[in-house]
Amino acid sequence: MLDERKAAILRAVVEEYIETAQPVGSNHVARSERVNVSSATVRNEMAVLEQEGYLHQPHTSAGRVPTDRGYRFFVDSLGRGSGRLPNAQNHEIRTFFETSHGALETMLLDTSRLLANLTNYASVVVGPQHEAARLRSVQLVGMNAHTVLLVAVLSDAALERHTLEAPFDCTDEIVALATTRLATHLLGSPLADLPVIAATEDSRVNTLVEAARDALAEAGRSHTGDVFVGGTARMATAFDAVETVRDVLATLERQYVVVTLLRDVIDGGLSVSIGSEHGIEPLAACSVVVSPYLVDGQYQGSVGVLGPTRMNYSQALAAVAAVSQRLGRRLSDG
Amino acid sequence: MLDERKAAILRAVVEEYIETAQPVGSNHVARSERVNVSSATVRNEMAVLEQEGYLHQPHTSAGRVPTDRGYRFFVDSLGRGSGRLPNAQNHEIRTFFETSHGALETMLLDTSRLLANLTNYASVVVGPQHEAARLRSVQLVGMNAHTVLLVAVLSDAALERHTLEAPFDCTDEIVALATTRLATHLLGSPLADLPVIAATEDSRVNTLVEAARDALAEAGRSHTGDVFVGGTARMATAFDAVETVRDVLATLERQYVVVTLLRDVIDGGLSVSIGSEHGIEPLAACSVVVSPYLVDGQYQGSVGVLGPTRMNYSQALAAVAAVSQRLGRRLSDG
DNA sequence: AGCTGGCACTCGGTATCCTCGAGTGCCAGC
DNA sequence: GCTGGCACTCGAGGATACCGAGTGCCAGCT
Repeated sequence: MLDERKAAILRAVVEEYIETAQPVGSNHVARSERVNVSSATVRNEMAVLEQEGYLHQPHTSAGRVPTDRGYRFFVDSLGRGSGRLPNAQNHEIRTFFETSHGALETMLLDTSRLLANLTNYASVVVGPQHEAARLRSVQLVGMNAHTVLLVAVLSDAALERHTLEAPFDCTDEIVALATTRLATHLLGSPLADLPVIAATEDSRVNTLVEAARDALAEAGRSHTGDVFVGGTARMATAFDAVETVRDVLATLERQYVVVTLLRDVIDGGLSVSIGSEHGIEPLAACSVVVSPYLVDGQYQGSVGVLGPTRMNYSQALAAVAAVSQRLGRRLSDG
Repeated sequence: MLDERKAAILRAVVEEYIETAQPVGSNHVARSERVNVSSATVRNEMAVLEQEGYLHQPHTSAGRVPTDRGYRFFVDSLGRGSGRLPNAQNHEIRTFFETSHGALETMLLDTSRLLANLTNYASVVVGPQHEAARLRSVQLVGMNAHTVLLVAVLSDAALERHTLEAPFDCTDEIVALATTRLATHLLGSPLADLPVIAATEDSRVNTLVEAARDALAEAGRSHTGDVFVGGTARMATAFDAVETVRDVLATLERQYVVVTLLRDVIDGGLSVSIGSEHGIEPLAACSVVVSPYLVDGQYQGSVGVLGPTRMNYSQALAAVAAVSQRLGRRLSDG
């Protein structure tokens, strides 16, 4: 563990570096408020901090730059309520959620934009899972002789759709019968726990009903939540190497990777993942700040922010926390 | 108009510059196949081409770079069938559309990625409009006392959803009645031409039915097609100025701007818009190659590619044409 | 024992200067 | 009207020098 003075010096370096993006020298630190020792002492301490892996020196006779480990210490030592949002931002969040309405998807996309605006980093919003959601409506629609569209409305206002391929000619009558059976047996049940539907004498109806029920159950099981990414343009100026920018953007387009990343961080009980911690190679220069949101007391999804490792953690934490809380509340009542 | 020799020189400059991104000197052009004059003559011609606005000289003693006008001439002089796709790419497109199935949205998103891979530029796919689509299924679902979800399936397999706010308590019965009325009167009609529904004695049912019909009609009128953007990461390396990258990415996030851009180009009867031609300030360094696709013989949407003005037009044109044609065909049969 | 001021040293960034060569415009001659 | 020749331009790239922020270390002070 670091003694109090080393910790203060490390914090000072991180803060300075976050602000200026320049290697920080002992003089700057010594001049800082919280440290009341000479620059020579700071130098000695910084040498130790470097040996222990908290700082890095780009080359002799340069200042120090925090390593991922240094950022980690910094983030862990941030007090819980440390970051307060400016009133203007708080107000912006509140009015956003008060005035937003319309389709769930639109709102989540707008939420990701809100978050990007607040923090000036790229943002990610993972939509609610469907596992706990109940079936509000289910309908089969014949599109042509062999394909039937399954449309379901869930209690969280999400829409689930699925294309079913039928191995026989689907008449309107069969489709209607199947729809009725599905509705009478499944409505009101959570996707995770759909009752089995007894067979009828018409095997084609049975086939359709089975396929639909399976698709819904599968959706409840595997649906990881839709992803909405916003503010990617801000990544262009966040790094100086264009290759980094390209790699980060390319990774953000692979939505599966993004959901998994957020989920892993949350499952690990963390709210911040720094640089190489998350093990996604092209995002090694990035940190992620995440917060799950609760709908009716249950974990349903997450919102997050993705920026360079030298991002403003306390502001990002505050913004992400505020947005996730408001979002959860907003989704809790219809 | 340019005489044949000037045209040949201009074409040579454009081709060379597209390939190397370096200002092109008279020697390179003189050495080219299609021009059989000395470099001195080429210099004289290039001076004229510059005066007439086809070329630009970054500074004295540098080669020439095409202007937007130069690119325009080049593109216009490309023979129709000039650009042939390599067989591998043709094959890739074919198998993509043969194997893709599932929800329309997923397919369009994947299409945009396909196009980005083929061309190495950012790509845009605008989904079908709903104007001509017929109503296949319509359903109201009560979400809570005052909100009702309207879900409609269209003949192009698209799903239209809308939240209706009811100024009274919605019982399941009212919702069911309204659904039935909507279904019996509207199914099969194109959104652009929905029949008026006579009132019943229950005014609350009437209100709901009216609201739903209006929402559908409005959707048919104003729905411009969903936008799917792919390959944005490739913009990171397409320009050397990071600000340009940032501005382009930011613009690509504003989907409305993108749809409008594509539509304007197509409405102007063009398939390429170069640099400042389209008048969108932050995209002044970009060219757009677009192609509409036809579903059952009707214009329904478009696919396009967005790259730097020095993009490979003939390849982009070929790829966009191939994809739009296949996409249209794929959407024509369910 | 621990901190500090002092000092010699390092080394990347910036500025300056120079050279090189690709490119140009122009002109006289074929 | 085209071409070879020529003088000129000017940015890119390399060498050199300098500056200063920053370091490590040590002797001396508290």
